[in-house]
Amino acid sequence: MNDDLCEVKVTDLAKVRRAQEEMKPAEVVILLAETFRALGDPNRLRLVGMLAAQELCVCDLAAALGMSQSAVSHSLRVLRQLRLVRSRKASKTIYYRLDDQHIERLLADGFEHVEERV
Amino acid sequence: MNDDLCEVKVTDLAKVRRAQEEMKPAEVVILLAETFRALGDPNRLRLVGMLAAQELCVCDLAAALGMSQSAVSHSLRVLRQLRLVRSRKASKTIYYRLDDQHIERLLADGFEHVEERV
DNA sequence: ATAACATATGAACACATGTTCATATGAAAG
DNA sequence: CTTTCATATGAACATGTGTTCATATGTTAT
Repeated sequence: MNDDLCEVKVTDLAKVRRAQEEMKPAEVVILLAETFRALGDPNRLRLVGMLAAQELCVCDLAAALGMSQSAVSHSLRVLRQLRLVRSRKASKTIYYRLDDQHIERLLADGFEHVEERV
Repeated sequence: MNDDLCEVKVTDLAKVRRAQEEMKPAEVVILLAETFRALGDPNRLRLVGMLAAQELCVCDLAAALGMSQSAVSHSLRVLRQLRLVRSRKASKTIYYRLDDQHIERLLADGFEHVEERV
């Protein structure tokens, strides 16, 4: 009968409507999901974790994490495209750092949440 | 020569060492990565987004998001296992809500970061 | 110019992931 | 007890993802 309710029985239609209305626009939700997914890989998370402490170049990141240069570069591209990291070119080497403080807060909040479980 | 540096040339060994030492324990990093990955799916992110506003049962979530009951249930299991959501049983129906305020902050920070890009 | 270095990129492959479909569990109603 | 309802779960399948390998680009040094 009601297509956007997808033929599922509903206990409280008013609540459902309210929930739908409070939802952020699809574009924003998808972008945030992409951002979380980018942080959802252990290696990429270690990358941003290291960059939270100091600026580092690709080869030092690879060395510190025991990853190949290629893998690091691919990972950094994902983070760069989502504006999670910025790069600075100094002749041959390229230094990466976090893009802004939001990322640091996201990280800090996340670790706080996780470290709460002993 | 130095195995845990993985045979990659290093520009500043002291920096690399410092970066390695500041890194959180692997267990914590992996758990946080799993948490971010769980939030990295648009449907699961919409689920937690709705639960941030109010407690909802499975069928209402499915209706509001236009997802199948099965898909919602599978998604909720992932979120439950990572302690992102809690459930409360009321006879037949099961109500879900966010597990704690950390999740709300994570969400808020994330949206703030994303919505900054017009 | 040529070699060495730092990084980026594309293709390919193995592996993870999300949904669907069918079915199971458990609780209320008839 | 049988049916209906709310949710959970397992298998299967298509799609997405991260790494590796090979190679390209651009920069400094010889």
